[in-house]
Amino acid sequence: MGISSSQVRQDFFSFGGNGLQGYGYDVEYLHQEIRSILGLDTAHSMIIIGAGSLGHALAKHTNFAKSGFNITAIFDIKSELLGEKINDLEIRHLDSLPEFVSKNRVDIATLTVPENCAGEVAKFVIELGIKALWNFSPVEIITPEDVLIENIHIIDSLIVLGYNLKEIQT
Amino acid sequence: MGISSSQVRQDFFSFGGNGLQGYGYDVEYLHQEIRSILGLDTAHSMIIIGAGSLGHALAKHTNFAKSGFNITAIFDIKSELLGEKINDLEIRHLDSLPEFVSKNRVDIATLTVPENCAGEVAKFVIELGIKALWNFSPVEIITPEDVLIENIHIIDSLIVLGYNLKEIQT
DNA sequence: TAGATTGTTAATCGATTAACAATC
DNA sequence: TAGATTGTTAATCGATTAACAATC
Repeated sequence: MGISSSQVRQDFFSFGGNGLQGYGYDVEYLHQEIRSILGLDTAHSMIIIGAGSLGHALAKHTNFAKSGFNITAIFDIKSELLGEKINDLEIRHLDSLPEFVSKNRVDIATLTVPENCAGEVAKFVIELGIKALWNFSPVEIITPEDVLIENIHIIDSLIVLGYNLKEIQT
Repeated sequence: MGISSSQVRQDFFSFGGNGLQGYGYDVEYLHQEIRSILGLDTAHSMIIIGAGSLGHALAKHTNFAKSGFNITAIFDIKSELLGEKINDLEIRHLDSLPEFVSKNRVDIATLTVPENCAGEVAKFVIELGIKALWNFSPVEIITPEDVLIENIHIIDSLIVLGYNLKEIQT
C-alpha cells in the first residue's frame, strides 16, 4: 500500500505500543486492537433515505453489516415505491421517519436523494436529532458542530482520474 | 468549505495568476480556466464492467456526462442480463470487450464487479490496453506504473464516520 | 552475543498560513 | 490618495521519514 515501516510504527505508537521490541507484533491481538480503535466491534444502526438506484445498491450491499453497520430502515417519498422490499426491509414513507426515530435508535442517516432536495432532507434529519450523515449527493451540506458528515462525492474521484489521465496522455 | 483566502491564492498562483491585483478575479474566465486545468472540457469515453445494482446506479447517473465522462458500454458475464438496456445502453458480454476496445476508444474502465473477481477483471482490462481504472470494489488493486487507478472504497468512508461518532458519543 | 524488530525522539519535507509588496 | 484585493515570498505547522536506543 506504499506505507513505510516508519509510518506504521509511528501510527501504532500514537495509540500505544502493541508489539514486543525485538520480537514483533501479535498480529491477531493487534488486529483486534485496531478494530476496537476504529469502532468496528460496536454495532451501528443506519437508515437509508432515498430508494433510487443508489439507495437500492447500498441496501443490497451486505458488507456493511459485516463491519457492524446495520441498515434498519429505508425511506422515500415516492408512493409507488412504498412497501417494496429490499433484503427484507420495506421501503417506508419519509413522513414516518419522526415516528421511527422516536422508537428506534438511529446512529447514521445515509442520504441517497436527488441533489435538489439533499439540503432539505439533511435539515429534516438533523432536526430529528440524528448526529451523523453519510452523504452521497454532490451537494456541500453544512451541519451544526455536533453533527458529523461524511461525503462521498463520487464525481470528484472521477475528475481526479480524468486529470491524471490528461497528464499521462501528453 | 473551510478553505482560507491564502490557500485559494496560493493554489491559483501555482497555475499562474488569473486575477487583477487590487481589482479581483474575472469569475467566469477563472471558472473556465479551472475547468480546463481539470480537463472538464474534454470528453472521456468510459465503460462499466459489472451490471449489478451499483453498475446500474452508475449507468443511470446522468451527472457524469455533464462533466465530459460518457458511458459508452456496459459489460457483464451473467447471460440473463445480456441485452437488457440501461439508458439506451445494452448490456454486453464481457467476452466481447476485446472486440469493443479494438473498435472504440476507451479511456476509463469502471469496475463494479464482486470483490472476488475484481483483480482478475482488472488484469483482463489492463491487458487490453486501458490506462485508467475506476474501482468500486473493496479490493486493493496493484496496477503497472502507466495504468492509473482511482478507488472508491465506500466502506472506508463509513468507518471514518463510525470512528468520529465514537468520539462524539463519549 | 549477534541479529532482529519495536519504541521513541529528532530531522526532514511539504503544505498551510501569514505577511506584505504590487497595483488596480 | 485611500482602500481593496491579488501575487509572491517567508514563516509556521503538521505529517512523514530517518535514526538509533531498547530489548527480545
